Amino acid sequence: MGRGLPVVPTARPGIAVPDVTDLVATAALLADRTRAGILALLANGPHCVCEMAAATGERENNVSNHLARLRAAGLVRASRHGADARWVYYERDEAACAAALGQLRRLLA
Amino acid sequence: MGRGLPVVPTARPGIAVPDVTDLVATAALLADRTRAGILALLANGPHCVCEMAAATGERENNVSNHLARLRAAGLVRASRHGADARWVYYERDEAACAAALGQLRRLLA
DNA sequence: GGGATATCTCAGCCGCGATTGAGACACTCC
DNA sequence: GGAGTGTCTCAATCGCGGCTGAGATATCCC
Repeated sequence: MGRGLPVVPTARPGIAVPDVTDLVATAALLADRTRAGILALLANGPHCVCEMAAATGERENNVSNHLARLRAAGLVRASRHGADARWVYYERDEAACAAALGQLRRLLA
Repeated sequence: MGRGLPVVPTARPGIAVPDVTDLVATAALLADRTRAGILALLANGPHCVCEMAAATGERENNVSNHLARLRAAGLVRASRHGADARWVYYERDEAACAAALGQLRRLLA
């Protein structure tokens, strides 16, 4: 019962909010249909831009835009195809994805 | 080696994107500084609106707005204080938070 | 080299969502 | 009942971010 609600709420000063800026940034990356679909696709292995554009039903330049943001965040890596270097293949950085999940887990525990 | 990149990318048809609508919705809830701060505060136990408004530096009606969205998503519960029913205390629904984390884990694996 | 294909970049438009402001509602104390 | 306090609701504004369109870059094939 000592664990119950306080009698006077304002008697509890100095409640600090932890820094959530990086957590919010990673959540914002996932809060988009196209980007989330891209990450889901890349869970099965690497794909090129045109494949993901066809799978998501989005334009290739749009998918490339979202991939640039994911790459800037370090969640995906890009590499050109060996046989035909016109195709750029993307793959997930599993360590970075695990770190992103760790941030979210620290909040939702 | 057989696990490498395909020789012809377009030879891989029928790549489907799983449904990410609910995942995106929960990520959008966390992709806001105020809402993330609220959830972080509630990790330490229940708080009333004015406490969280003071801690986050936001207006009380704004905090109430965000709490309404979190409540609509089922992540938090509201209950009035026993001694002074003017204060509305919010607490996290741990089961719902765990479910939300599960959605994100399913993507970031 | 020239054409074709895959990808990238960037300015501009446009819609969604966060914040604000005013007001209404719920509750307590006198 | 009336004043004061905590919370909620909602219309209006405004800024951020996604989509589009056009052009640039990189690579392959003839």
